[in-house]
Amino acid sequence: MSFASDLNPPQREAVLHEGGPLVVFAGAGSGKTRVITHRVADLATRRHVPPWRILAVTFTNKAAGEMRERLARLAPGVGERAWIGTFHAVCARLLRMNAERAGVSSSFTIYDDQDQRAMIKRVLRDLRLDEKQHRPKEVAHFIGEAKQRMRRPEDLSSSGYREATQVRIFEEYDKAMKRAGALDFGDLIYRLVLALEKDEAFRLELAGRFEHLLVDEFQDTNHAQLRLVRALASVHRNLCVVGDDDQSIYRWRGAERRNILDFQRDFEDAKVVKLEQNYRSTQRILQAAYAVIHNNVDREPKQLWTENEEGAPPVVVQVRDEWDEARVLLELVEQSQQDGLALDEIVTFYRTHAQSRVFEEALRGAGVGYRIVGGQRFYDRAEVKDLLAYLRVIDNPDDDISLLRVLNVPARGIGKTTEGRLLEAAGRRGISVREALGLAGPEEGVKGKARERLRAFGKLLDDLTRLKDEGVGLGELGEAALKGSGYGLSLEQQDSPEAEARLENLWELVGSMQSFEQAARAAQPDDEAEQHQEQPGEEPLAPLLADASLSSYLERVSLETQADEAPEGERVTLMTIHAAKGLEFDTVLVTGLEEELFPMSRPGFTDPDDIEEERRLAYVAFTRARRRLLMSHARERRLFGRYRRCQPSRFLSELPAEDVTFIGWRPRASSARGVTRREAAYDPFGADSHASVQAEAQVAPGPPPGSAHDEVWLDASDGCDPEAGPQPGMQVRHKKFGVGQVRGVEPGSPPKVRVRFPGRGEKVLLATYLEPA
DNA sequence: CTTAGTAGGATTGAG
DNA sequence: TCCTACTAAG
Repeated sequence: MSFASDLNPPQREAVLHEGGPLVVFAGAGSGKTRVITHRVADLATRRHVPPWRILAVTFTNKAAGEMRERLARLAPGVGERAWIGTFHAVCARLLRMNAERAGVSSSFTIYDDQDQRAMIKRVLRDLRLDEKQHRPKEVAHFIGEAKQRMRRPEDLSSSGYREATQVRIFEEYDKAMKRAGALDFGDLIYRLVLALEKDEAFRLELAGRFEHLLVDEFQDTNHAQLRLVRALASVHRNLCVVGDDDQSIYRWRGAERRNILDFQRDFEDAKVVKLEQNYRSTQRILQAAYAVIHNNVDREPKQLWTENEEGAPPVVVQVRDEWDEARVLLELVEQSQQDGLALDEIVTFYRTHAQSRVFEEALRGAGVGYRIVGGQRFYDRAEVKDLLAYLRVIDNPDDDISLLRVLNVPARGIGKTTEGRLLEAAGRRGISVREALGLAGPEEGVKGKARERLRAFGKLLDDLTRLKDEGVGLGELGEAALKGSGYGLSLEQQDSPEAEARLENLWELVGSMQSFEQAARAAQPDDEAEQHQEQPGEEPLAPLLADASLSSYLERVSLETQADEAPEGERVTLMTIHAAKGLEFDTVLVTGLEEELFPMSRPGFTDPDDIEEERRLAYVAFTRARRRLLMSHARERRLFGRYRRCQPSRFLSELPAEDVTFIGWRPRASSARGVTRREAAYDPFGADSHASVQAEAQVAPGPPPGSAHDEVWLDASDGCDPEAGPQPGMQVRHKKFGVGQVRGVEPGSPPKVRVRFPGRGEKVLLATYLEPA
């Protein structure tokens, strides 16, 4: 069986690549997921690699789920057995399996950012440090960054009071986490890498198990993740990484674009494959996207091309303010409905969440359905976290942070004072808070009613724990926690719409526990069907699928973000651009293209690296569009309560002016391109700022005035090799026709090329190579 | 212990 | 302007 038949040549090359390091630069819409899934399918079937020896790592649960789903269709049985999961899920599982060697508790609880902050505050209090001086937020950042960079406390310089104190907090925090049997997200990777790098035998054993390693979105990996990948691939060296440096938009979160750019330096014999054919967008959309991203200096040279139709020119609209901008969306919706386009094919992107409100209000006012992706996440809601905290304490009695969270939720008369005394009792005896519930006595000042209440709370937890040990179903356990804790009753009694909504959320959570249990039971692969031979004496790794236990459920919940709600029905989508990666829509409206907002920058200060990341963000936004791309910018906009004048985004003047429709404004014509063009002047209220100005190709950015009519200009900064000459897909410029794409090449000197110019069809011209000025 | 009142802050956000 | 997080009064 072959999985390579319906692939294009570079895709096939990546899928069939035999072994050794491989880096695939996969442009937007070039069939990246396809390559990974086909490669896994090919490994498991044609090359008979046992699925459990294949490790495929992604960043989001959604991506992992999609991969498994697509695999199910390609090669049944493989997806369930292969190790497919997020970095965090894979590490969590490996840590639990090897808890002793990694020096962590095998029943650790995973703390999210909020829990982590609570723990830091507690440490701060223990160390008698002032929260104003050492802000928990900053400390969390310090610790997180250290772990991302694989720096232990002892590796950090502690010159100066501030740093020395931070390191000290870091140490104490880690100790406190250990006592609580808890790991934060950073720990999941950091602890495993520490163990792998320290314990040679452990590394050889684990790396020996994974014959093939695949990593998706490699441009988003941080340093710790790179070290992990290096360690896990160190035995077989069959490492395939896939990504796109142009779509790296998480630098602020630790993503190191260099990981993919320097892959060949890291792995000297690495093979490089570039997927440049785009199957998603029209030519004009790709052209616009390229014109912008091309201004980035530091990127792997590549250019998307497509066999899709030329399409309509992208549209740029200037509006008065954000309300006017919302009107653009309404008009777009109205027009699309007339054209019979489904509402869920329209998306509005913005740079910050704050921009969504106006769109929401406008859509609600017009009676148009919408959904917002991102924003408040289900598992982040206070009531959901409360109920989960109960379950976590049941699962892990050492989890003090979760216990303290619900100590007085619902209110049961245990206040600050009692809590303080309880903590002291636990600290003095060196026991967990849970244990201290029953033991705290008069010596800590806990007596009378307070003592009663603590004991009663302890009994509640014990009862729930017993229930769990008796093996009742997850749904039943959730219900018992909801009712037994009195939380349900307390919400009912509040009798407010908010409380009602909260109660509803909690029942939804209980429902999710039930369905998790059912799904987990159904998903366990039956070992009867095991079709692969295993090496004698070696256990196959258990599949990375959850069982129906409470621990599994909690782990899944901790590692899951917004339940990717199905796009139910006819609704316009609103989201930040960051949330848009990997998605596609027929029609895309990118809003707020104004200096300081997008690109986001502080007034008067622009870090070139920041601007390049913003430009990648614009690139991601544009390449989401299949057929129609619209952009808007406002002349003024309310920010933090006051109206401010806005300058059009520099990205707008980087667009190919001859192939864009400008309404209400057009960027000042600029003969420069590339680096110089980036600095081109902005003309917010240009000479021709009347409505509906159809763009004319006044000045095509292009070759110097001297070039002839039958010549096109190849761009060296595209990264094309002068020796190699023109290649199909490459972008060229013509004095009069503007930017076009090479469709065919006829060798010669100079070579002749067939070039497609949007709106002007194909021409055969001479290819001239010019050094960039 | 709850509730109201206010000071401060404000990109982007996976797991 | 709006939201979160903490403080002071009920």
